[in-house]
Amino acid sequence: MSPYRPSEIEPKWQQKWSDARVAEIDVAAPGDKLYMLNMFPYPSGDLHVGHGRNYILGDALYRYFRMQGRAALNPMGWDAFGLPAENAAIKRGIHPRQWTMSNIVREKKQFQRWGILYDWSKEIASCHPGYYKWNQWLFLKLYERGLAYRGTAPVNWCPEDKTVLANEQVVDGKCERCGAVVEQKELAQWFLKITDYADRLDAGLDKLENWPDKVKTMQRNWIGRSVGCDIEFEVPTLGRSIRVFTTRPDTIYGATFMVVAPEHPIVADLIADHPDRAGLEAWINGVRNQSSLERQEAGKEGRFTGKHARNPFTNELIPIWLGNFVLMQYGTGAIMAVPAHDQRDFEFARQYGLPMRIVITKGGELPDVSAMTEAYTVKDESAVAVDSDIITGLAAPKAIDRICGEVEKRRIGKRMIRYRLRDWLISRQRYWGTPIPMIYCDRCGLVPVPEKDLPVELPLDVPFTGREGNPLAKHDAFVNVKCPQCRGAARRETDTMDTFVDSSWYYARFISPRDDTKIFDTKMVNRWLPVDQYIGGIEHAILHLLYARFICRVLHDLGLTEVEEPFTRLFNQGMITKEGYRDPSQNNSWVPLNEVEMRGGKAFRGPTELVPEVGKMSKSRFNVVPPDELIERYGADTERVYTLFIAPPEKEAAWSDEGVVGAYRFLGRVWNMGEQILSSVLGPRSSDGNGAGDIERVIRKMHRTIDAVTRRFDRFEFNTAISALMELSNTIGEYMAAGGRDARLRDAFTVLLQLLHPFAPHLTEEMWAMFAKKGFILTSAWPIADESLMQEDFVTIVVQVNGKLRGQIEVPNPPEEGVVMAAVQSNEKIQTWVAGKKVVKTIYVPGKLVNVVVR
RNA sequence: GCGAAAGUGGCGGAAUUGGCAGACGCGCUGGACUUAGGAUCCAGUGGCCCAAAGCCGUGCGGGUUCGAGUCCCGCCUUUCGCACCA
Repeated sequence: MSPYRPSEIEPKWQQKWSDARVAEIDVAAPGDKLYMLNMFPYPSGDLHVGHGRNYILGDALYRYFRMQGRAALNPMGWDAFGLPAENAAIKRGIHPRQWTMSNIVREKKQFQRWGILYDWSKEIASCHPGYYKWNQWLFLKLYERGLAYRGTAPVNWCPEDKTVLANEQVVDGKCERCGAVVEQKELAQWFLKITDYADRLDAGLDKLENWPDKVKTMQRNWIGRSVGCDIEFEVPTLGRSIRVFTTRPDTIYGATFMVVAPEHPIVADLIADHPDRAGLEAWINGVRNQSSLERQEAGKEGRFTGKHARNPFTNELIPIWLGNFVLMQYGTGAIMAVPAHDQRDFEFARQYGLPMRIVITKGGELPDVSAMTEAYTVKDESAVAVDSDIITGLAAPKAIDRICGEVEKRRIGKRMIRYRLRDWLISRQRYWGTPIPMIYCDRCGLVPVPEKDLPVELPLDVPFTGREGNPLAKHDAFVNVKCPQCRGAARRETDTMDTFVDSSWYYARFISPRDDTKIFDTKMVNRWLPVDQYIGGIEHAILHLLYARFICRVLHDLGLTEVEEPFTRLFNQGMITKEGYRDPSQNNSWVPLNEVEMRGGKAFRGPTELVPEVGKMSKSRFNVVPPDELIERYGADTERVYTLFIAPPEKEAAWSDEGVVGAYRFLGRVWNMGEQILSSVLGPRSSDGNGAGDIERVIRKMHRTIDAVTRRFDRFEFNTAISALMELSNTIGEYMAAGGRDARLRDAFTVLLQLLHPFAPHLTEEMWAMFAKKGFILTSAWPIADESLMQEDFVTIVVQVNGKLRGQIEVPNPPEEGVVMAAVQSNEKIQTWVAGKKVVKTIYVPGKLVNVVVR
């Protein structure tokens, strides 16, 4: 008998799987297709156990589906363009390509060491010209359809990364990547017209039944669909009108002033003859130069323009104000202010002493305010009621409809659906990305690169200085080209694409990854898409997942696929956190783990007690757990089992070095059990009928475990699936310890191996091989539970009266009513009361409680 | 501020439809084997109590029910998301 030595068995099986290409699949072969996909990673170098959780989870699921006989596809690739590669080039003088490629090699090795099976024949890397060529092709198609355009707009500029960013990449006014405060700049940039798809992207969410509600809510909020009405307010002294958007046109009788965004084009005219024009302009410029963050922190501020507009429903002339809380980017950049029915308008009105009017809609009574804001409930003294004329007596939905109808009849506006979503800014002033295939010609203007000239290859011979400006712009051979139309001298676009373009369609490329002639094979893509199970982090709830849904619809509209939604089922795994330490005497800087000394359960560096802090693993906090050492000592199977056992997979989980030992011990016990069973002489039928030594008990437990683990796989409850396997292993262990030697023990154990296989593939393969050597033929198919064997044959009925033990009896399962009654054996008149289908029963005797507990 | 989710031992966490609260594991305590134990195995481990019996226990306060971690009402706390979107 040899002890469990994962370091000896694991590399052997990894090599075998790799040599036999077990995960390679022919997409054209028949079968019950299942497309599994983990979000492809950015190859940043070292993967830690937190990344491991994500891929191990996917692998366990993939192996489970394989065992069930599904034709499962599980490909992997690399989201290989991006800033860190370029930063490494600037910092360390390594070319981004070289840096990226060497990281890919390392990460691929790591996947193998985790025992993860991918179909490497379909590997893709977005930085490969064979891939990004189709990025460029897709861009040209978008351009042809008017879905890619060059426009000037105030955009987000990250001063740290020296590039513009998409709105989705700005979090709380800061750069999502580096945390620098984002500035606003007016620049000409490339946009993709995602707003054209806002309605479909919003409506499509309803059909995604197997997506987490949280992600759907986040997308819905981000798209921000609002149903309302545009209404013109005439400015008599200018002979023009100002258009506003409102979702509550029924409150228009209470509109006592207007507020216009300081950036609104009409502002120049509004203040042209203002006595303090200079002062107003200074104020406007002040607001303009604020970042969105500063603007919000400043609170509500405004200035009166001196002009008035006519409320089209009350005919009253109302003052026009400028206000910092009105945003040019949303709606029309102007609002009608109804202070009695809107919180923001209320605050503004109160601050500047503007009038308030309560709109009465229901027969002289106060309106239904449930959908209105605090402003109304405050009942400001100055608020007076106003007659609501044509909507008097109507409930809000009807009143809204009536006003909209009137507005349209009078041709002063129309019903409108507006979105918060803005177009996707895809140009980046950085080198390591897909070149945008466009050419600027002085005579012909914007000229797309002809399809036959694709790919526009990224030149490799550029210097990396870190100074402002894209290094591509200094590469003369790249920049200076002939115009494809007039053959005259022209300049190439030097911006590259946002890397989220690369990842917006990669799931389709896996189906025909080497095809030079087209973006993908439509017939095969229609067979394999959508992805049945997509796995990745919640950080992509909006970014990647929204873009992918958008581009998938574009591909559909181009006639390239039949699918609209790329991912049927989505799972977001939780992060793994780990304790790190900060030194309060050193400005709370992070302390490397090798300088931390544990004394009495507390952490010290020299005499200073350190402050522990649990958080996401990152190099700067020195709390990264690298898998290498762990795998060497305990094996990949241990890491796999521990990682999935630690917590429900969607939850955040704290890494504990001690906890790993538990998983290791469990696998060690399984190993020893297998060895013992192999070397024992098992008899044909040696059930001695009771307690731990009863083989029937083991068999019943086995069937219950098959059932439990199968159900838990389908519900992503890996932690309890593993605990069920530990229970089965304990039951088998007890049977063996009690001296049981029935041959069916081997069946129970091999089922344990099968159920354990997705979690600990190396150990189980090794054991299977050992069994095979002794002549036992095993199958690697997923076992099926026999329901008739899941229940206990006999149960013990324990009768308690008022909590006191009255009697105990063993009866066949399920117990009959009469048997239960007999067990109670009391003189009292008894009513039986049976709850649900459970075998637990309570008998109620007036004044007493009789609990019949079935064990 | 608005919205959502969650509060269970020393810790991670279990508990179909209301039905033995604390599965499984870590840690801890004791023991075995050891030159040694940070390896392995065995036993114990929610709290009160020497122990038994018993009592108390799922954030807090009410309620429904024979029976509530689970359902209802009102709070408190934490986490996440949104945050001038008219």
